[in-house]
Amino acid sequence: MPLRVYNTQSGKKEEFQPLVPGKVGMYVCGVTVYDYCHIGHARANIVFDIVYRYLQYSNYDVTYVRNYTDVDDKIIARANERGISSQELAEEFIQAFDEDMAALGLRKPTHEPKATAYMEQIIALVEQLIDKDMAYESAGDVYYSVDKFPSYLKLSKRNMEEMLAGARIAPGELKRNPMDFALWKSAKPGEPSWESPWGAGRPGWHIECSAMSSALLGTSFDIHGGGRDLIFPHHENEIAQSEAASGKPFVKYWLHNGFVNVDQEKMSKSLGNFFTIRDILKSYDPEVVRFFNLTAHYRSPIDFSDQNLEEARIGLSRFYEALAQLDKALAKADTNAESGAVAAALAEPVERLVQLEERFRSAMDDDFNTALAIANMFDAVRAINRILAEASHLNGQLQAILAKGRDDLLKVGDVLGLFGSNPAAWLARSAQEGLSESGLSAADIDALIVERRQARANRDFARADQIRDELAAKGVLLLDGPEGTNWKMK
RNA sequence: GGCUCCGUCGCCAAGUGGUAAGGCAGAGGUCUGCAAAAUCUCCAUCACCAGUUCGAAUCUGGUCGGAGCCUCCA
Repeated sequence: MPLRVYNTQSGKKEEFQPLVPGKVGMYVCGVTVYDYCHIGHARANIVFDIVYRYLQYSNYDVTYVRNYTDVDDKIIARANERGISSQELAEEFIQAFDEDMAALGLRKPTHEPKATAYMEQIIALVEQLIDKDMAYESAGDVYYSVDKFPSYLKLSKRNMEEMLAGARIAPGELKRNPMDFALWKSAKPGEPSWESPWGAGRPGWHIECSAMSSALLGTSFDIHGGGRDLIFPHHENEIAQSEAASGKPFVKYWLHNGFVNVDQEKMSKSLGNFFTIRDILKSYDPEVVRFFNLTAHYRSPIDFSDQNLEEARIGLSRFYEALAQLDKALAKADTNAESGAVAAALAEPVERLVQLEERFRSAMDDDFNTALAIANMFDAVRAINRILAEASHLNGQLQAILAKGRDDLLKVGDVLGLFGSNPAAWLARSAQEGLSESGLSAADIDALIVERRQARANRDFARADQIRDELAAKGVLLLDGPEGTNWKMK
């Protein structure tokens, strides 16, 4: 089945056919680097990380471009507040962004251009638009003339008259049409600026992306992504600029991710429900955050809450539990075991396991349906657990099936950026989370486990249960197994 | 007001014409000294109304409820 993607432009799922067979050019709007990134940025970047990974997994040669907007009103304002240069501020938050993305386990894009490094291309593009009479200079500013671009608003499906009703021109802006937007802004005193044919100034936001994408991907490319909120005006304006300049279609597929809400409300600084990536990683494992993001479709809104994150943690640990059990069983299995037929009772789980990768692919081919993909992966987990629980011994055949199933699960997990840790190590880490709040140390617990083992050996179950209850009251759960007793935090 | 979109089990969440995936929680069985984990079984007719259709959660119209965008924003 071919890959199908939902295109915001058409409002439909379309079969994905890149402009050049086997190659994909993809541009995603990055961040304006004036503050730490929040969990909404995390979602957008995780979503397109998955798109990137899945296209690579599907054997496309992908060129992925994600920019840094490092010149902007907000950067200037924040830099002035702190008494440092815009450039210093931008560099600080570029580094912070890189750290956050690395912590979340994102694959590095092919190119991460900074807008300020493309000033020449930006100016050339603005000149080109003026030459084509699509833009005009006005007192040192340059504006794009939306009336000259007949298909303006085709992406956001808005109506020009309606838009005009609510539009107004800010004081000092000399626009012909209130909807015209700035390609170049003349410099005010103390602002960073670049020389241009229209005097010293700096680029408008939209033109930066048009210039960087065409420089690195060409004037037409396959995928452009970003958050829903960027559809208008940012992406609409990119289309107007790029298509007017090149005379060619700009982007084939527009992909937009849904928003993150917090406890059912829009996240905003004023509501006080605003979380940066760094905040959240203090309480949650990065892989849990990623897993949580993938349990819903990328276009749907997701609700960030402790309960939902906790559910994600439990769900992810189910995978790691199964992988750890599987590793243990395979390590113990007799490598010289005879080959033989699989018992009829195990035919179904074996079949499920064998089909994992195919089912994963068919879910992902349907507009990157990670929620369905994960459901299919849970089926594989149940299959593994069931084989381990029901097979009296692992013959050569079953060992091969389980080993292959393990490899497949890790392989599809890697496409989603999951299961990168050693299962036993991940579980051990997860087990100890919250230990410090219990007031106990691992050594305390081990000592009690030893005492309890003795009690159990003496069939003093009252004392054994008392120890377990005491620990349970402090959030420590004892797990008796054939090889002794383990523990984990609730 | 305009434009997008949503309303599926207690909670999260797929499915968009062929008779409801998955996870969490819950009930019961197996295992266990007892538990936990694992496993097995059970647990929804898809906000409401009216249509189209052999057949609708899925299409059409309407009603109610909710969200986002229309200004910087992932």
